Amino acid sequence: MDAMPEARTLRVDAERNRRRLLDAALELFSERGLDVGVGEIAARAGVGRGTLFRNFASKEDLIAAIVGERMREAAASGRELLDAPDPEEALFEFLQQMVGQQQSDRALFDAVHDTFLANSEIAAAYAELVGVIEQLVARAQAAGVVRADLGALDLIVMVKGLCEAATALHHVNPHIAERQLDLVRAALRPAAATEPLRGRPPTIDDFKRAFPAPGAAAGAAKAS
Amino acid sequence: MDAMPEARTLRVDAERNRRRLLDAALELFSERGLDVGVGEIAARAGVGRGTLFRNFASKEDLIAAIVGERMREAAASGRELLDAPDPEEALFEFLQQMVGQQQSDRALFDAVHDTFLANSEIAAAYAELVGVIEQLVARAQAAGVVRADLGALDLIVMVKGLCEAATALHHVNPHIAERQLDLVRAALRPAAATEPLRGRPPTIDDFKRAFPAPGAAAGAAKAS
DNA sequence: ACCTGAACACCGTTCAAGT
DNA sequence: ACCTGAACACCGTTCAAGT
Repeated sequence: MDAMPEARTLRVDAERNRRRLLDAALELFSERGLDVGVGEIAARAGVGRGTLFRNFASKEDLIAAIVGERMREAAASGRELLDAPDPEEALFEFLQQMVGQQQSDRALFDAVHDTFLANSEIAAAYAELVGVIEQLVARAQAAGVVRADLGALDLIVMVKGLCEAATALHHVNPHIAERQLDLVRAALRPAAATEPLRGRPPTIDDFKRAFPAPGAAAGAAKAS
Repeated sequence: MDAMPEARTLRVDAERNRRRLLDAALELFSERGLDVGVGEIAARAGVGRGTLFRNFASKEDLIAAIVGERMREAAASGRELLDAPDPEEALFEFLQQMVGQQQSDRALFDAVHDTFLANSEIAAAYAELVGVIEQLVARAQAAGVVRADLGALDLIVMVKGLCEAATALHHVNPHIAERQLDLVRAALRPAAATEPLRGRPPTIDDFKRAFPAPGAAAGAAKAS
């Protein structure tokens, strides 16, 4: 397999523009939230507005591309922790990292559980991340330091929620995320499991059904 | 104190329009989220677009008015539970109610911790609600069923986050909010408090400083 | 092929004219 | 006093014209 085909003539410029747009957008979103205009993003990237829409079908797609990148980075960082000696510390170290990341890119992640899981790029990156967390949880459960009836997605729901609510207060009470993580830790301790959790653990299929990809409707496809 | 002054001539119509706008907006927001247009809201209320802006300075203020109403209702419902015999059940019954309400008005509450606490009407309603929760928590702590180092706002942050994250999955996994509340309960149990929570509990002042009211800037007021 | 910026459509907000 | 809807400003998206 002869790897990458030779670089196409002008494609290198296009690729550089795409990169610049992603970087400019991340900067502006982090500074001032998701409602910065596309014109300003294009300006900071040093390109015209049309170029933004040549690279990304919509502003929402631009955001999805950034979120997807961050998720793949998080999954990579979690995989490294699978080699750490202490399964309990490994799990909570990873959670702490996720919280930290979401605090710095708050506006970006706010939208993830809302609408963006419908985006196929994000959905794939998310499944990868969930897989890593499942392994971290399973390892901690095997070591007997986390209650056995907890699903990885139970934990994700907790932490995702905690991030959104705690981040707003971070700059006036910087230890609030740590407190919340301490409470999560207390919740997961086997000694605290005096009664089983109600219902069943959420699954990745739950998420897929909650955020169906557009155009993937079930039933007979009617010609239109 | 001779109560309400006699009703002004046409004000009764204005008041009715205001009510209709609030009801129409709540309906539409619940059905389709916060990005329904003001034109459509005014149309469902049976008034012109201008009337909406005569009653509310902006779309954001309209949302704030609705959120404020719901918070006052929640506070009233929590006060009733202060008379319930079992302090532990009273606290978690109240949390369950809050989760249920936020699930039906999801879009509305999403914005609360973000920007709307800067609105003075919401801030007042919020302080009232926090006061009730503080009493419910204190009662449960006095009975020894909740760890002593927990602040009321620790709990609010947890539950607020849990709601946002769990609501999206509710229609595919209806027990997910209950599972999350079970985890909260496990986190609060004195037996799970094997180590103290890091940092200090969040305070109402933290919230006020995190969401300063516009125009309430500190320092000398320069004439402009 | 890719880039650009003028033009379009849409939505929150204002305001002159009505009653 | 209050209501209305046309007009304005703003922002995401498209597209004809450039290189």
